[in-house]
Amino acid sequence: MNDTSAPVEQVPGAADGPRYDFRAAEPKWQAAWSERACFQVADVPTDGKPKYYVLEMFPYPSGKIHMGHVRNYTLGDVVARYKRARGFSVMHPMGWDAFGLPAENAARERGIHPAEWTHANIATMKAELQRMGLSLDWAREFATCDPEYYQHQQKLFLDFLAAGLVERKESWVNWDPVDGTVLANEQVIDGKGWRSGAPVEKKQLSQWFFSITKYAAELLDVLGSMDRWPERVRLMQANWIGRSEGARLHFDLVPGKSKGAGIDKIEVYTTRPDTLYGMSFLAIAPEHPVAAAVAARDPAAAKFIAECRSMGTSEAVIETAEKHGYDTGLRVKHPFIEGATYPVWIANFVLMEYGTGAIFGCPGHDQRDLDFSRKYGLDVIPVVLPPGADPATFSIGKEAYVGPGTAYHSDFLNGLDVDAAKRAAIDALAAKGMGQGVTNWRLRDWGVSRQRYWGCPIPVIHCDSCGVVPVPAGQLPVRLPDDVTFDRPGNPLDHHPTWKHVDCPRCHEPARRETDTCDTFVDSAWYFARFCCASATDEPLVRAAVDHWMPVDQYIGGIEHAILHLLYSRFFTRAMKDTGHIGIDEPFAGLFTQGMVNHESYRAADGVWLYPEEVDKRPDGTVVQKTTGEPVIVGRIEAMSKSRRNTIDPGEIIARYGADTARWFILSDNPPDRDMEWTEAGAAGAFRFTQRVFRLAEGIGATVARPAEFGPNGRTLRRAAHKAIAAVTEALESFAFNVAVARLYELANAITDAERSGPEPGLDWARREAVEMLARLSAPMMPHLAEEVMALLNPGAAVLVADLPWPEPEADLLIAESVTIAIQIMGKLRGTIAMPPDATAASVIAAAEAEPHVARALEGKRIVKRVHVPNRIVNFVTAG
RNA sequence: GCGGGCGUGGCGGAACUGGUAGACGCGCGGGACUCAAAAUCCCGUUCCCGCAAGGGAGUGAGAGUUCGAUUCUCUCCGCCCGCACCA
Repeated sequence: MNDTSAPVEQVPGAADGPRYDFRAAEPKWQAAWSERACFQVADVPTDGKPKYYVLEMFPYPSGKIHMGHVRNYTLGDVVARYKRARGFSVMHPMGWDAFGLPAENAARERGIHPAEWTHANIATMKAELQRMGLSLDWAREFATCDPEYYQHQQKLFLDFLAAGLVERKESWVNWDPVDGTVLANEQVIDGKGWRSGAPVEKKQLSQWFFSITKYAAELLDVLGSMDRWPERVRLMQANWIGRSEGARLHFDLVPGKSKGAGIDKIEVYTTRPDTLYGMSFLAIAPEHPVAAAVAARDPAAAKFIAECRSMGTSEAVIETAEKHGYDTGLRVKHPFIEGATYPVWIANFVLMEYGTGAIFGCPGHDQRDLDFSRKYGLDVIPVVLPPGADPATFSIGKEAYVGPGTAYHSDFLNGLDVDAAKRAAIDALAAKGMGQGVTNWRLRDWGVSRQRYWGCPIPVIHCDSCGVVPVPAGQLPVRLPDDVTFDRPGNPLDHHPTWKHVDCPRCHEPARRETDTCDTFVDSAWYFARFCCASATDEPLVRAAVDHWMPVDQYIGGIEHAILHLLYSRFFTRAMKDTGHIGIDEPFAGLFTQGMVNHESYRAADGVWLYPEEVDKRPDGTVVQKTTGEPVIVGRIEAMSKSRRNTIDPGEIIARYGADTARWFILSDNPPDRDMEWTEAGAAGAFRFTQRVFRLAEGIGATVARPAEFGPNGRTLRRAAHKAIAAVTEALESFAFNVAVARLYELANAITDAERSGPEPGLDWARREAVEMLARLSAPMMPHLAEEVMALLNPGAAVLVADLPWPEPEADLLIAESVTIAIQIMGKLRGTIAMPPDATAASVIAAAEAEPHVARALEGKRIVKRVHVPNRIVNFVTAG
């Protein structure tokens, strides 16, 4: 029963009369913009206009564009077109984040070369973006997988290396033994490789790192003044960087115990040096060198450490993991208390990666330490007294006390508040040479080595005699070889018969190329700067161009990049500045994070997911499967995903309704930073509006001379039009695109009202003006329709809306002829009156008291107070 | 647990610096046009009482400040997001 015939194109209104034919109009105007190169700008413009750089996060070429792209690029296009009309020289480029794992997966699964797969996807998606009618400067297009791009990235890498911003160090990685590759944290699912399913091993490898931690303080401090970034993104970055103030101090081991051979002290990091007198143990991470030293002589310790390691790394396991410890038998001396010693435990809750991998345990004032102490019967000594508590009776139960208070049981710290006690403790430690105050960071250096083919080759050579040797500038780019195979696991670059074998540039003996490629986040950490001088061949960046256009004035993309991409880009920009490539340090002056595009999901009775086009929504509200007529279970509204089959293909929407409809609906539905729901009814409503605008324009006659006087309907319409200019402008300035849409609906409604009013001198002129404003104000959102309407109004005129300045409202038309004033009695609305604007308080109050409803309600009451807010309200306060 | 955000009609949402709550759209109900349908247009649409005029309630709940609170303050409830044994 397969229906093989093509589905009939059902477009509302297609059957009837002259209609706006978007299928003809949209390509026509796209060609017109392209022919006139409306959206192209120079690397270093000489037009004297202020610059404005609009950028949306460039797409990964996965195959086709999705609704998230449509939303992202529509938002950016509204800004770009609006700012251009406001007189800015706008740069609005587009490119491709083209390196990445999906291309290699396609190669493995389907035998297609990653380059071929990527370029085919780019071609498809570029055509789709062009059909959206975006005001992009395509002359700046590049793909990060092009050697013309990544050669410059290699140059930047070498410059960073020379500047000490790149290091090679050993690090623990997630290693998939079957695929023979490193996995990112998010590619490890329940401790297994996401593709191979093999248990992931922790392995120490030599990796390349960008020294992002060198900029930790700067990256954090500047966040405070980035007022055009969303607050929550700044908070997320601040948390990620994770500054904490504390102290490093060491504890001397009690000598004589053979287990800790060769080690005489343990260093800890703490944020609570004021609680040192509450110490009852010291704990080290299972990976700590002292733990290893103990394990070497103590099989039980070795067993405990092994157990910790096998506990798994998934977050769920860690979260529920009970605290476990092993008493090493070692003891340490207290820094202040003569003769006091404490046990050294290996504890599973101590992290080797943070601080020094060792802590001192103060159970009275740290919940983890308390849990641990209760389990193993260690002492709990409170040393901070909460305000108002009685030192004789205050004790710790199941909850550690972490609030403010004064130190007690603490010798020289007694009586000091927490902050003063911290300072005093640090001073005392420093005086004894046992420790000092330090700032600690959660942020780690950025490991960029990936054992993959489809990425930017890291331009270094490993030589047995010379060590790591940078590839000489003259030998760049290090190109990826084309002839690679994906028939076995691991990195094809490593398997390649010849590619990695080169002579050392320094000693000319046989050596090996680095076969790791860069994390793809590197590619996107500087593309925004490259757009400014996309065709420069000799150097990564042309300073004059970059310094002109950067920073990006408005960057737009998904919240999912709140930390990694944006933080890496901020780091890279600083590193590029410090290596002399550019003159600025923050890449994105303004950031806007858009919400997701969601859709209902549908399942058949047997639980199989159904595509939206497989279901039929009946007028009675029931939803059935088209082929069977069986009822369908309507699921939650959630993010579009292939597995739930609740995706809407933008290509089909544009083919059916046109790009303007898609853009208009996506803007109108809700505020752009929230998740939206794509609905068929909403899209159809947007389409109806495009037709309505066109019909309004069709009703306008030939140009007439501007009359000297307007009748009442003409004046009303003109006020509506000019109020719309002001309101839409304000809405666009504040990213309230849904409000801008609402104001344009109101203008359309006002035009309809005027059409229905009787003939009146000057009304034709006012209608023409209003329709023109409707077109020009909607142009950032529906650019094709705006051009079509303007062409209809001005036959033969050669001007494009895209080249027109933004309309300015006439000031006197923004003042209402009369204002409605609400009248309240004791704050309750009792009536309204119409008054001339800025009428005197006395006249307004007199009119208010005379209003029949108000007069009746005031009868027999004594007015105690009359509140008058000009042009808004009158409120009578009564007594009795 | 820590940090942040959000609760407004059937739905998405609007509301300037505290001043007529529900703009605008979707949906729904009624009507016009039509042989009929589509399309289009018109009217209505927060809830309750009422034929109506009108009255009452109402922005998650409760309190407070104020002539007046969706807006400011406090307490509570619910939902969402980020981080998390970070010492």
